[in-house]
Amino acid sequence: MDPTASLQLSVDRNSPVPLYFQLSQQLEAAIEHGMLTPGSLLGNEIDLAARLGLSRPTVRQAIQSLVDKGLLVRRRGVGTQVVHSQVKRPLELSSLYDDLEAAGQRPATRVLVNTFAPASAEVAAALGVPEGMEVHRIERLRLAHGEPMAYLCNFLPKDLLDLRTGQLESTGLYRLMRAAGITLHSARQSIGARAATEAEGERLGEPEGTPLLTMQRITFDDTGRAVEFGTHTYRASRYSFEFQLLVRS
Amino acid sequence: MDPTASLQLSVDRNSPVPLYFQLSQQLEAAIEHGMLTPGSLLGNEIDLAARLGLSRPTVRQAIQSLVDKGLLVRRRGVGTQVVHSQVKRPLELSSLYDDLEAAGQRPATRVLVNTFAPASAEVAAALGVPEGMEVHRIERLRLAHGEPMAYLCNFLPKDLLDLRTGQLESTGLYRLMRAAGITLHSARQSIGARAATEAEGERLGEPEGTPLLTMQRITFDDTGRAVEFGTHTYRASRYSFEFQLLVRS
DNA sequence: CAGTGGTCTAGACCACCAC
DNA sequence: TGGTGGTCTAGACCACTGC
Repeated sequence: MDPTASLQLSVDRNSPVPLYFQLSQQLEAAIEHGMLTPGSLLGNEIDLAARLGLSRPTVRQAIQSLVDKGLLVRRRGVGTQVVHSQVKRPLELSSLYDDLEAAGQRPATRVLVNTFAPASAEVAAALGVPEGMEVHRIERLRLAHGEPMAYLCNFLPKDLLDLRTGQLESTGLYRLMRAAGITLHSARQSIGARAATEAEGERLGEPEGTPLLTMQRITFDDTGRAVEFGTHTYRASRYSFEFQLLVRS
Repeated sequence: MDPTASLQLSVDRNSPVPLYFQLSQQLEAAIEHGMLTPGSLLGNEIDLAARLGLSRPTVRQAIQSLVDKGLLVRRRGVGTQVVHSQVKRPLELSSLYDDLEAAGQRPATRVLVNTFAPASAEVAAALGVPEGMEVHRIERLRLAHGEPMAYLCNFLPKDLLDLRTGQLESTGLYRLMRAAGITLHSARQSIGARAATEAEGERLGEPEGTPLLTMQRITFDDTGRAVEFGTHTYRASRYSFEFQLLVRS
């Protein structure tokens, strides 16, 4: 029994949306809504292609995109199955501002520093620019419900985009970068913990010695350029990182 | 000038290795060894296909696999470029044992608990099994150079594989799972920090109140089954997490 | 306008798996 | 042995980019 037979799949050849994408969206929706149950075997690609009036490579492209997303699994000689359980989709490259907003936490930002400064050796290495070259330097305090959550220190290449303090106070850095036409691709992160110094504690409203989460991140755009280097400290009592890692294939 | 022209690319049609894979490996090696420099434009796909005696879809498949790895970027109307800079490949789903070994830290494991126990509500939810069902329970102390690094508490479905204490003391859990034919696919992780309790401090050789890194993880195999749930605490003074996140596409 | 990648077709043969 | 996905071909037309 082919569970896709009862699914009313169809494609619109007059749509500008690619056929394989139309199909993959419909299959994904069917999985999400439980029409295709975990573990169930899809019918074979040839029949599916014939039923939709598509070629097999097109159907394969649709299925492959869902395999890449971790929703389907193919087994040679067996067939294509819906993945067994609750694998959620990988989180986006996380933006603290968006995370807080999604959680209904009413994020706010206080910009402490917004200037240009020569790149230190560490910053230059991270951004791939010569040491001493002018870079954008931003320091912000991120608040939720009026309480400090994190202290964010960021460096960006100078002429990448202009960042006005007003913009920084009303939205997140990633959103500004995307709006400037920068396509974010990946980020290299390092997460650790340490005791708050007196100054750090004061900024975040915690006593000296309190555990803080620390994160360093270099973000790359789709051409591989480093577009941001950040050093952040978070109140561990109020924040933790959640994300999904994939095994490289 | 097509930089791939001077590359001596070739494929062996008698090899069992897929043609697209042979090509992608050669291109990757050329990038890695600097034969293809960052930002350089590859020749177009049609010519490359003709030169190698392959069809265009096959060449596209090779190129696409490198795009997925973040080594190449395609631009419609422009061409295919080598990514600009130092984007390292995503880390594998990290194994503390392997990380330590790779860093020359001579990891060792002391198995504290290796038994079966009924699943608590939390464990049952994580593994997707009924509450109260017997699961494997392991507690380990991970050492490097004889110093405690982390305290690892893990739960696994009962009949997944058998874990002997001797094996657990000589290698990592992930390696044992792979050896048992389990294909790890992804993991959902949560990383935070907190002050060590007295008991935790004693286990790890740190005073009470010291910042500890905490990690909770559910690991899934390629069929989407949860195969492991772990709650780990790390000495923040000796360990931090490093990984790469990709933007979902 | 010419050149590029993006999409699509209608076939083909092979390797692997379950029966 | 039959059915599945894995790979591959030799074309085609379109959309976008840069000149």
